[in-house]
Amino acid sequence: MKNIPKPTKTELAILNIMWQISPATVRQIHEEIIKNGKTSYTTTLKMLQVMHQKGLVSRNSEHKAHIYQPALSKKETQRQMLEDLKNRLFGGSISSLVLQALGTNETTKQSELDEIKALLEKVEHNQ
Amino acid sequence: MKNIPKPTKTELAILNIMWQISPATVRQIHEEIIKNGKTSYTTTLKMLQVMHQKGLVSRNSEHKAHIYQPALSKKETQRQMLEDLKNRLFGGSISSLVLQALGTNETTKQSELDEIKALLEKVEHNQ
DNA sequence: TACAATATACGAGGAACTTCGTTAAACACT
DNA sequence: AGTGTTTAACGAAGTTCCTCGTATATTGTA
Repeated sequence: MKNIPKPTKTELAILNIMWQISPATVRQIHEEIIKNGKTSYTTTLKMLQVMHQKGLVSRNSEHKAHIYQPALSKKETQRQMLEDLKNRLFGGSISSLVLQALGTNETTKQSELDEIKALLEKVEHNQ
Repeated sequence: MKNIPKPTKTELAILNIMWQISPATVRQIHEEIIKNGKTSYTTTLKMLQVMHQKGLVSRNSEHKAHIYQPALSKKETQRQMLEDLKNRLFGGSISSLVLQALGTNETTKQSELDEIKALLEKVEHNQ
């Protein structure tokens, strides 16, 4: 069982693309990347090689062009990074984090508010 | 108006201590740091010098031992880092972040749940 | 005044991160 | 087969981050 490290800033940007279009080749991922900013193809390639080395992505090398995929789902990554931020900046308190998040509020869709309220109810009844 | 960068992992650990005991000298901060792990005094000193350079902390150099203080409150830093995470991993959606945070739930105090609900109501009526 | 203690400043070194150029292999087409 | 294209692999260089040792200044005190 290997320990997958937290993705860096650049790695996270790549993962965000991969969650949309993977499984994908380096070429396909790179095409997405260069839509917002210049980067060499070999830079993207190297990033993916390093990420594979770290266990952040898996790959299929059967064909000439390897096929890459994130090792963790977006949801799982969100969970881990939220957990990390909670521990490092919110004294381990999820509610403190949520309060701060809701306080920093721009308009939120009513449907989303309802979703949050529903989840709150559920949480409330489960304890 | 200077741009204060996001604190790194180690810088954040130091800020967490400073939000508790500042204004404080390097010595005082260092005493707290070594309660969980060895570090040289000069390492702590250097970190604070760099953080001062970056604008993360301010200092009063009137006395021999400088007095340091965080430039931003904990609340403001929480706001900024939550904003950052929201943009980099939640597609800019606060509600998506909150839903994920509440889903990853360990027990939350009823009083905190009430607080969250109250804030939700307030948000709801303000739009 | 001289010595010890305590502080700052500074730079070097190593690790992690990111970028890119070069090389070599695989493949596609004439 | 020969040429051009696409790909992977690799290493080097630049940057940031973190740690620490050394040098220097200030303070207190015997």
